[in-house]
Amino acid sequence: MQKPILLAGPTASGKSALALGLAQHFGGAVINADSQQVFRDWRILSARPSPDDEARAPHFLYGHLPLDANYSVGAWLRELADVLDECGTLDLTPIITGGTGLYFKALTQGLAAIPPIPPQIRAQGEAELKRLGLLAFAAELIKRDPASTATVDLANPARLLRAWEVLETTGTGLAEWHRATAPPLLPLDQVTAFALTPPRDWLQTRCDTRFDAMLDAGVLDEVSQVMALGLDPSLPGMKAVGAPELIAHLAGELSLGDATTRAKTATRRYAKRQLTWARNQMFHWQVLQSHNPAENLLSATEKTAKAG
RNA sequence: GCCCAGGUAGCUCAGUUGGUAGAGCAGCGGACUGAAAAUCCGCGUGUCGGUGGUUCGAAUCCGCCCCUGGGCA
Repeated sequence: MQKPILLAGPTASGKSALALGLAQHFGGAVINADSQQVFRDWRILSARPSPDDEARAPHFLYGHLPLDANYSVGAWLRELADVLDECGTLDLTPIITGGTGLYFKALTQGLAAIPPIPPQIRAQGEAELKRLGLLAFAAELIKRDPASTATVDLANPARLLRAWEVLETTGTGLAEWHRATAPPLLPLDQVTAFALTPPRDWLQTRCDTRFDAMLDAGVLDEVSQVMALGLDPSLPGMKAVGAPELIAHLAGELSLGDATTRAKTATRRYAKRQLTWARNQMFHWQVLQSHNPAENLLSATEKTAKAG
């Protein structure tokens, strides 16, 4: 077993296939670092590895949660710690792959040990925000917690809400919690980290083709099964790229053509955000710009493994 | 062939009485320590179909030509 391999990249960049190749080559396990692939109900829509792929090497943290699970980076990190222990026991090289930049950041740079926020508090914050409006809500919070609001994007309701609920629940400001962040589970110097940044045109074609393939594979059935669950549309899992569009189509609000166009657009934008993240947050990773990096990746991994 | 209506950003279109053009969508750049496939911020990218003319000045007015719809033949 060698040190863990991290493989990040935008959607449809071919991460999963590469990860599987690495797992087979090194005798490793593929571990999910994607916020949507954890959900049981989204096998097709989230482009999760197929049962066939999963039979070729051990896979962890894929499709193990219901859509209404209360999940987060913190929950992922805790689960990951157990998986890494298990890999140690089984002598499997961990190959952590996915598209969620925040997960990798928390893994390699640490996450503040903020306790879970009770759902009532969160709901209360949302109600307050709605009642006061963004400006007044922000003004209130600035008075109560100037240190945190100084670093928070005041135009971003999600961030304001987070700062508010942490203060409300713990009595300590978000900035204070961040200052006290413990060392990361896997600092960058203890892993081999790759960021795939394929050419935009190539990636967009791949995204479009993959969405068409999802339709052929029966995403509409998958989506209608989820619709039958009657879940709250604001749940994270209900906002998976393509889900709102396909739901709107199945509800008779959009033609399939329009839904497809919109879903493809949403996918492109998601990929763009991921590339922005990689460019600005992962510049210290080994960046692979090729759209066919399999061989480079293997040789680079072996080289790094020997050096390390 | 004739008569209408159009030709302005990648797309759909707006542009008062002439003062070298602006919206939406798309796109691009960016932020981001517990909902992150989320959430939020910033940016107009243009031989105004072509060509002559009138004018200090034309996307706007005039002539001719080209293209696209529709109508009449």
